[in-house]
Amino acid sequence: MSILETIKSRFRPVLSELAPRTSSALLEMIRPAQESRFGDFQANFAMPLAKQLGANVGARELATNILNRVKLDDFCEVPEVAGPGFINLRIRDDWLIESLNKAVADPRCGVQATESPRTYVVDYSSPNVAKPMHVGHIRTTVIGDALDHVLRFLGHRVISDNHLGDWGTQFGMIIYGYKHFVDRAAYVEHPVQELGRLYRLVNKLVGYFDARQQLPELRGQVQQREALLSRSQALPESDKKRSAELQRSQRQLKEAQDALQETEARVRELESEPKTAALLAAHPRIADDVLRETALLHGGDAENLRLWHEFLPNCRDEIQRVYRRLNVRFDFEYGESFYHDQLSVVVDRCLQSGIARESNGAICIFLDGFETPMIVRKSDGAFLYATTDLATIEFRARTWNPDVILYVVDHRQSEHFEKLFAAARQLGYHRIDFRHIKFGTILDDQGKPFRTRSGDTVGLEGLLDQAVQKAHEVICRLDDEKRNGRELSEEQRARIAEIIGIGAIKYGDQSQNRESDYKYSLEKMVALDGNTITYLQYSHARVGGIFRKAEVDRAGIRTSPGSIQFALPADRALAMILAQFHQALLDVIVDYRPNLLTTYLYDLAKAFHVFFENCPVRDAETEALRTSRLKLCDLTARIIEIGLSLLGIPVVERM
RNA sequence: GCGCCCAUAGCUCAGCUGGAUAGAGCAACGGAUUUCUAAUCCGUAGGUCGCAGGUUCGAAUCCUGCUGGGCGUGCCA
Repeated sequence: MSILETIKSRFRPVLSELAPRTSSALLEMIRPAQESRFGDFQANFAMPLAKQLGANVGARELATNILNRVKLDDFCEVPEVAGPGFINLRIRDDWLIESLNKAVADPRCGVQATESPRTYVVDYSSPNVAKPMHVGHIRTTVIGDALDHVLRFLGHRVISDNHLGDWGTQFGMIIYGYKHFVDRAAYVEHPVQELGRLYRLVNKLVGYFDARQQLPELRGQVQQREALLSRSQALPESDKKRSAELQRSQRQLKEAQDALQETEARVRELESEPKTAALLAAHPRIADDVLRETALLHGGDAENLRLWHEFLPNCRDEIQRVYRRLNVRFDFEYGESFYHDQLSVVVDRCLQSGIARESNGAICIFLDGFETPMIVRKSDGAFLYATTDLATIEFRARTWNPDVILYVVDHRQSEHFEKLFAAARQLGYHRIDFRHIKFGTILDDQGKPFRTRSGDTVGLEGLLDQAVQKAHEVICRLDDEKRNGRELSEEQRARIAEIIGIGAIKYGDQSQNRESDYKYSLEKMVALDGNTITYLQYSHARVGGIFRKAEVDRAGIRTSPGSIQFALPADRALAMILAQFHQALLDVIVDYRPNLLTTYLYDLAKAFHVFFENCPVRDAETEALRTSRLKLCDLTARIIEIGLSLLGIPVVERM
């Protein structure tokens, strides 16, 4: 049990007796101390509880009373009541030492598996297999993978399921492209590249017609905003809001003009390329034809189905290549196509149970609190992703009987998931705890969604390459600057750069609060200081250096006799953090926030560096102290290693 | 129009269901090195937590209004 859980378990009986209804909330008010002068932990429940119990109960008095009834002296120093009624707790050194001795000897560093495992389905990544993966897939993949690992490590049953987009319009595009533009030789030689080329080509042509169709609307918007601007200008000078209105109208007009210009430029650019222009002239109805190919595929057309079966394995291989590089694995990859024959069944079930009805030709589920319905069948008879999502819930419930389903998806889909979960509950899935694990957008340094200069999304692999290259530069520079000359071979440098580069992207992402947007900065992610992967890796590698210099076997030290001991404050400070690894992982899964793990690891690395400065290990004053410090070092490195592995990042032994 | 989210140091961000004097990192300035890898550590400076009210022993956190921004909004995913 974590230290915090131990403390809570002691207070629980007394608090449940005093306040049966609110005791669990009150227990949550026991937490690590905010400042070291307040001890190791603080309990803040006395003030609210005093208020709850009545006007004439003093919080300090109440705190003292409670302390008299709670047994803590086997692992805490005598508690203090401070200020208006804070209870300050300091863990006894002998108890802390004992729990660390156990952690040192434990392959899991003191983290026990839960006694009440739950079954989680984690739905994340979910790319369209016909398109190259892009920057938008980073967060879902990295966060989902980390949650998967943390839950598993804590002893829960986890099923990771990659809900691949393998049945949508993108395949209509590839099929259309294949039928009209395929280069046979290239296809035979490198099918994946050729299919990718076909996808991009058709997407470009369709994009042209989309853009041209948008032009009238964009022009209308500019006119509308010009009108708004002149209306603001017409406001009397005395109006307080005039300048604000004016500014806003001007900005909005500029935005509309920019959007129009961009689109016009794109249209002109495509028209000016002779080859493209010829294709555009030859395929004027390509947008509709692509949809028709898709509809044929869904309708069971033999030829399109055959092509789909031929293309799909290639597309999936391509995606798997990226996952291998990212070191991400799924238990299952039931894509959209897997649910194809269930969609009409789901719609029928919605109709029969009365939660859905026909409206304007579409089958809709109207839900309380929502203005617009969730549409499960379009008026043309086609199904939507809401339909697939319901079919997926039905399948997962039947197959795995999960307690929780996590959807690691962009926050912009919040409303969709609120509706989906509400509909699922109406269909009878009350028992499942559905959670939308939402995350923010990755922005460029201007604060705009991260895109290439030409407005396309940024490819994921290119981003990885860039990070690896940047990491390589940093590794080489630092190795060259070493006092005794370079230590790493070219192969080592390349291998380390791959781990640090990809680790930088993963760690950089997960050190952000998942709900907020963040600015992508490669410089910051591979920086050497601050809360970065390099700082963590360096801390880990330094432990290796200590053991090498001291000529001690790391595995051997774990089982060697001798206890942890605290000679200096830095010994104890490091030990205190080491003892809280379990709690850090528990905190992560309360609200599914990996950044709580990165914060913990960063705190650990900082405490280790303070320890490193102040506490000689190899030349410790006594043999016993040397052993103690070696054990603390080893445990530090192992917790960093496990912690990073839970974030999907391997460690390097030297750098 | 309606709905959801956001606003914290010059910059990038934490701040865990209300708790003690709001924290990191970067950038700035000042120190520490015959090293267990200085890729580090110590220190200084920097804030009206968007604005105005309210709730209470206590508010960055909860409520209301306002300002500024993002996103979503019936047949895309």
